[in-house]
Amino acid sequence: MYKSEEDFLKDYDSSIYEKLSITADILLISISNEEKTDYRKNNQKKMSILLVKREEYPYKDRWCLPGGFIDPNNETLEDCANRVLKSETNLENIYLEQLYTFDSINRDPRMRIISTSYIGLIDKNKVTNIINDKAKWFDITKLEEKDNVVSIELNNGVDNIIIKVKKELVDKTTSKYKYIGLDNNEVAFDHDIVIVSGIERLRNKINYTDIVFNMMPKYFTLKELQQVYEVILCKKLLDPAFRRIIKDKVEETDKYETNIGHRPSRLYKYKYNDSSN
Amino acid sequence: MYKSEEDFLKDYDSSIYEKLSITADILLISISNEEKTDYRKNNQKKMSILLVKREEYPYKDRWCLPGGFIDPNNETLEDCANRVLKSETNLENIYLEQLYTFDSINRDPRMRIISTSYIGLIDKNKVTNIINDKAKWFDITKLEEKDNVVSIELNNGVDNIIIKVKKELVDKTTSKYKYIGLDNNEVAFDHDIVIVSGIERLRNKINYTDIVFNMMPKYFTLKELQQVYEVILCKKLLDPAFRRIIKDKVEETDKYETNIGHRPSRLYKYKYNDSSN
DNA sequence: TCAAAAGTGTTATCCCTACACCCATGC
DNA sequence: GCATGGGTGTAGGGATAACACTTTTGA
Repeated sequence: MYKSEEDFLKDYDSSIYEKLSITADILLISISNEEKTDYRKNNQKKMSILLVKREEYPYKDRWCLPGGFIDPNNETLEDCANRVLKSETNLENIYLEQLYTFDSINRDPRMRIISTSYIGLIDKNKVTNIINDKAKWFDITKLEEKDNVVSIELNNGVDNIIIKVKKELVDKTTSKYKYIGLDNNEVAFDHDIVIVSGIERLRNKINYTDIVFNMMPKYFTLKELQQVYEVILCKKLLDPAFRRIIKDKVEETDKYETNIGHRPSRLYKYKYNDSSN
Repeated sequence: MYKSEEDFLKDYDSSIYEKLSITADILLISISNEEKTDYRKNNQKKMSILLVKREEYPYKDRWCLPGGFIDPNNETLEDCANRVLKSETNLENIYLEQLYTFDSINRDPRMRIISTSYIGLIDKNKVTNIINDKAKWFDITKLEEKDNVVSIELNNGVDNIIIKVKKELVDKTTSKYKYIGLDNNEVAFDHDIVIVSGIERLRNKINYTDIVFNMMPKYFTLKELQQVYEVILCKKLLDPAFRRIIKDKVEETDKYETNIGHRPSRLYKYKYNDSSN
């Protein structure tokens, strides 16, 4: 079974092996504001992800993550992800982080395709135009885990998608899970698994990094920031505790909210921002 | 620049594109015991990694991580990593965790090769025979970070290798670094970077998981366990604090150390062990 | 008896949780 | 005035760090 590099390359050249290609797929996440229902109340936040409707075989008409084949001659996987995002959103310099390389053997009937997935985070206000009219933002309207099954409900205003992924413990020492898609008829490939594991990564990383600021506008209130944490973590946080934790990461400005039915909130900005943003 | 899937696949079939292949490379880490110098003292621990001397072009005679090309017809990347480990160490069921997919364009002159790297952890006592006589365990004799340059010194009893990798901050929010190999003349490909980032992952993960028990024998003393933490984290820990943290993860046995020049230590085992191990 | 390490107890400190309270705004 | 949320202070409890101390062994 074990063969030398030389043997492998000879066989590979003479096409004993199936063709192999690699795609970069991006789970692009942002925060949406729900419209206000009461002049007094704050608006609610939702997490949103960008999905594209497939136009080609296989999985025609299903929704999938934006992604594309790598050009092996000229680009890295991250270049490829950036190229795809630029073509979908017309934006550059989006925060990207490699998530995982998914490689199940039968994920695509055309050829062996391995997919390196990325998480992309963005402030939705910056997305002025989605170039590709097949791409839509889906709000996450439900997100829960029960009996090791993660259920996610997605809605783009027209379509409603339900994703169910089972988590099977494969290693006790690190709580590593294998993800298994259940009843998935609406999302292409294994992208249901990419979505679930990507959201889990974000929920985890928000606790020990400043990653959340990649989804925030330049100026924001502490309450808004807290709401973003709350919607990502799916739990309420106590105001004073949140403020204590966050206060080293943000900087006061002299700006305030206006036109709201309660005491206006001071605007803050991320302390370690670049000149841009 | 952006092209449809259909166009890409047509071009790819008719070989406009360079060939592409994927390897799985494994950073196999274990703990070594140094010989005793004093009948009273405990023996010291070292971290060790397995390297293989290359016999073929490119990078002939340099050391590299065990790894191999994926067979696109029949195996996943993790299957491939397991196959390679079996062929090097004759062991199965080694703890494996995907580290990162490295894909710089010029890492191999033969063709475009993308490498998905894995961390493997193992109790060295279980490795009775290394099958491949080109593979050797290297102890990490120095490991330090100064001015964002990580220096690692490796020694296999005969050869001494020095790795230097510079960390360049690319994202402030998550402290994400780009790793750049410096003066690397002894390690093949970009494996210096894989080694450094893998060790950093382990050092990180040891703090919030039980990952360390994959490197421990079935029975061990708390002091041994503490030494393993200390050598991985490169810092001394206080005994009472360590015991408090670890006590929920281990189970007392009635066994004790014997033949040592001080009070014998009780042997413990990992609480959540499988029947095997 | 001694050196080395095993193993335990105690205190002072820090941090977080939870709650209470006051402030400012638009209608 | 009132509903809503902004924003701050504080007491109580739990975890941790640092240190001191006792126990046990082989030579």
